[in-house]
Amino acid sequence: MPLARAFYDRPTLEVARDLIGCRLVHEIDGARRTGRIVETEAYDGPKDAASHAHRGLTRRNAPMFGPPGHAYVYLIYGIHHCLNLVTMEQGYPAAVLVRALEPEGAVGPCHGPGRLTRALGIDLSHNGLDLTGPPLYVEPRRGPPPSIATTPRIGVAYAGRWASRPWRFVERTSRHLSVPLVLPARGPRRR
DNA sequence: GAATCGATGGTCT
DNA sequence: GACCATCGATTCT
Repeated sequence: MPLARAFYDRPTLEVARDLIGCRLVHEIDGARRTGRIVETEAYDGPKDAASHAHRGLTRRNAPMFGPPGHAYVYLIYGIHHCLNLVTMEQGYPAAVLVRALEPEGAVGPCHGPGRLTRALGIDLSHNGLDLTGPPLYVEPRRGPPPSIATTPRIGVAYAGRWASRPWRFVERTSRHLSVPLVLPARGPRRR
């Protein structure tokens, strides 16, 4: 059962954290392509210099300003699509970028925002879609809460002090992250 | 293994 | 005309 709009109508950092361990589902051609979300990033509000919304409302970023529980999909570097899930009330621009999944079934590699959209078959035609039902939605996590680590966001060095905010959330134990977690050195390396 | 680099197109100034 | 919330191949050590 898809997560309801109320899930997305909350502070962006909470949504980004709570999405870890949930299942992203895309129903396409009668099939289900799914993966467990293991990495997200929060882009929160007009003041966040790393956010597409930082320079105000444009045609591209309009979904970020819309109601929660919708998709914001954009094309990056002319090649890759990135999927965001819009959070917070209408008028407040915010979204969570889905950066990596643990692929399920026959789904291809999902360790990166461009890879996961390709694996699930998500493109610009999904921009603005309502996420509270098929074809694109998120299922709640089952089982125990995952152990989560935070890091600065990837690829936003231009954003000054906003770049260092720990707004990237990853499942600590996942081997499907876009960028591996670097843990503090602790004794000799094994294997 | 690390570093570098080209691809490729929509969006905004 | 410049700029990317990236990826994969290639070229180094």
